[in-house]
Amino acid sequence: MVAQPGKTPRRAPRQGRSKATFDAVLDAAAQILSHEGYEQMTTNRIAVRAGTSVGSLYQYFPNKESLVIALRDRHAEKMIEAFETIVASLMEAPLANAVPAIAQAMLASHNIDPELHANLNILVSHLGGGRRLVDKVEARAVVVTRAYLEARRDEIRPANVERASFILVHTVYALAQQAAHHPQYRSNPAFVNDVADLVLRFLTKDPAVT
Amino acid sequence: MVAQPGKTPRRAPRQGRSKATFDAVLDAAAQILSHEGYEQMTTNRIAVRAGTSVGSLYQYFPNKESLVIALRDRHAEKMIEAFETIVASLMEAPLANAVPAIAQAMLASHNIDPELHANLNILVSHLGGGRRLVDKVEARAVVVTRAYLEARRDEIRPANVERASFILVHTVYALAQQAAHHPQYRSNPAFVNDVADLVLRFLTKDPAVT
Amino acid sequence: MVAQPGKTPRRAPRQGRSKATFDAVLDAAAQILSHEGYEQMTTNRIAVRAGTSVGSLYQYFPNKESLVIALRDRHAEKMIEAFETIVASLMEAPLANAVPAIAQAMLASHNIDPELHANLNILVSHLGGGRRLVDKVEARAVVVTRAYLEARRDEIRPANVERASFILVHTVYALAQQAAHHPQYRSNPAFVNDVADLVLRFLTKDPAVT
Amino acid sequence: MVAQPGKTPRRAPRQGRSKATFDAVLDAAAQILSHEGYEQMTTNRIAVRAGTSVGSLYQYFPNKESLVIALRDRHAEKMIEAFETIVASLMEAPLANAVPAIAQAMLASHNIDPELHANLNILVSHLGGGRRLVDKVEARAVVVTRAYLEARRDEIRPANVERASFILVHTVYALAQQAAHHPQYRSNPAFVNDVADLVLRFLTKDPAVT
DNA sequence: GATGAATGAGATTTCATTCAT
DNA sequence: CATGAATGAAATCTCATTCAT
Repeated sequence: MVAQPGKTPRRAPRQGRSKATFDAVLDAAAQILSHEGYEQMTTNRIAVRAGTSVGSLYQYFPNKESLVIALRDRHAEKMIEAFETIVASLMEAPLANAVPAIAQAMLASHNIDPELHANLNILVSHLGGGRRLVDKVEARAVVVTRAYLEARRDEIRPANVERASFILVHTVYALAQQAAHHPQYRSNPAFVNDVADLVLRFLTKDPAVT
Repeated sequence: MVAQPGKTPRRAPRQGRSKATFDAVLDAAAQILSHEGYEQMTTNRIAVRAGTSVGSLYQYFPNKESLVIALRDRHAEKMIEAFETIVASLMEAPLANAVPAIAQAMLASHNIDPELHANLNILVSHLGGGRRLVDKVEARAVVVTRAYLEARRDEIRPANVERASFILVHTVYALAQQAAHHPQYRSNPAFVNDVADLVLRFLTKDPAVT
Repeated sequence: MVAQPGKTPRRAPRQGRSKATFDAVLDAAAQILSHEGYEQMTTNRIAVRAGTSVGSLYQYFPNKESLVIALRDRHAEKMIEAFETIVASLMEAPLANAVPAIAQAMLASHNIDPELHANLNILVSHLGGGRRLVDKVEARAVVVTRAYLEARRDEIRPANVERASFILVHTVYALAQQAAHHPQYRSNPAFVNDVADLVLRFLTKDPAVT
Repeated sequence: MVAQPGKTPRRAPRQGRSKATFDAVLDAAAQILSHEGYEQMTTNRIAVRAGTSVGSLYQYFPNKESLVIALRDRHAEKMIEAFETIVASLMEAPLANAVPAIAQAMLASHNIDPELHANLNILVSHLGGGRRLVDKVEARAVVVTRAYLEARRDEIRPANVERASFILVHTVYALAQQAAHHPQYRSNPAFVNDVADLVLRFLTKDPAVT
């Protein structure tokens, strides 16, 4: 695996001080990006916040863009992992139990760092080879969801499972993000309930629920 | 409503040449922002693209930020107007007809300039007084939707109309935006159908649909 | 008298509206220069303050420099005129009466617009052909003073009348300017007295004064 | 003494390279200001003249204004130091010896860089918190002078020592500045003599001089 | 390696001046 | 003549990136 010059981290340091600095830089960047916006995210400020120097920053990232991409990838990885773990654990559960649990999980995952999430979303569209954060996270979520629905194909109403997965993932995702911005819905059980209803009623053949 | 100095356009150009320049600048900015991203949107390039000079640009906008805000407002106005017109015309229609029509309208409205929309969305969160584009457009959409649902309160299932409106608006909005980015769903009648289904099944008491 | 292009007013308008605008521009410039400093004195602001348009301003002054020079000249003219009138009226008076009266007059003349005076002083040194305001006003004052002292050559102590004039004029001038900036000495009779003393004791052979 | 943000140098450079750059910038600014005037003193030219880059300049000075203020302060410090050294060395000397020496010193100190001095004088009046160079240097000189005169209170004529100090300092200061601009008086012993006479005759009870 | 001073291209913004209306 | 929109050169300032220490 040869590092393509320019877009990827110079190296992915695995151990000790190197790893610590690498992460510190990424953390600092995440913090500034989410709390103060992209305009404020200068390499010098990142270094200071990370407790290092610009020079060291450039030891790990060949340029600013690569840093943003690394940030996106780390964030995406976190979210994907969380989502896949939940879904895996619910693979055998029936729809009526699995759906609210997944919805809940996705809502929770957005409370972590919604601002960072939002900022990363756009930023990378014109930076990192056109692939946005949503693309990465949601594409993966669609795959996982689709697998789950395929396994239940005859329990569910929609004929086109792929399209249904796409719709549901993006719906829940968007609502999670919005909820994160609206205090009255953040961590509101009734809201989670409604979201689960929305999904279940779309999926089930005979929605005599609630 | 007092104009905060520094954030609003310098003057409201009323006649001929002025108005033309003002609009040309906004158009140029929109164009560059959506096709080339924020990093490329420099005041000089905007002026050149608009067929004017930087000086003229600064005659109408005290700084770059105010320009971005004006862009957001103009775009929001357009979308809101479109949405409200549709809903108004459907105020008397029954759910089963109104919902698909509205969904269709929202999807259509996003095909106009999805990149501009996406870029504006983030940009303004750390710039213009913290109000994002979504906030403006969707808040208005929620109000309109809620009014419509209130009028049909006993036809619909959800008890909390406010929350239902919030959920539906953001769902359709998000799906519209995503569809704009996915060729296979953009202008796809089956997709529109599914979205309408999603909404209708959530709203209706006895979904004897399909 | 052909106008040299570039440094002199386009024309010295003698009558009616022209003269009024010309003066309004100069007044506005003086006002801004003395209250807000040179950096703030832009041609546009001058025009607005004067109640005209930049276009009209450029009808009377070929460029900004010529405006500053006109300002200096008008101010110098005013001061010189005041000074010469006083001295002329005291030509026959004895030293002990004339000196305090002149000192008083010079002090008074500086209370008119000390900030404008101070600002003009430097400004023009690199602008208007190197001649500063001081040069103009004080050079003239030296001439007048010298004439007065020559007429009393045998009443006074200093042998070199030219040098004495130079010293006295600049001394009184400087003290006037300083007094304008120090509330405790502005319009303070004891201060005027001391200044008169300073001059008289320098001039008189047998200073049995006070 | 809290550093007001925006008006003070960014950092106090202590070692080697930093200090050298810092000084080089100030020297370059002084040079341009005195020889070519404020209009020519652009940050880029300063940097070039200093043999650095604009970037470095802005590493030490947050903006142009702070640079001008630093310039004023350094210049004022130099003059004050020179003046106080002279006066201290003459503290015990009798009036008739001290006064000419001091006058001579002040005249000399103005020959160093009269243009810089003159330009700084005005410039800072509207820039650096309203305190002009004169204010700083002369205020200090008045204090020192007053202390000297207080010690000789019964040798001297004027009752109000404070006012006398004010008058004398400003007189000599102004004459020094003027002399710097008039070749025929610059470094002219007769001129120095006259200035000393002026001061002595004002101070002494029985001026049986010359 | 780590550091942070130095670099300079380039971004934002101002303002004297012109000229179509 | 008056107006003020338009112009664009030039000024101030920022920040990604390099490199001597």
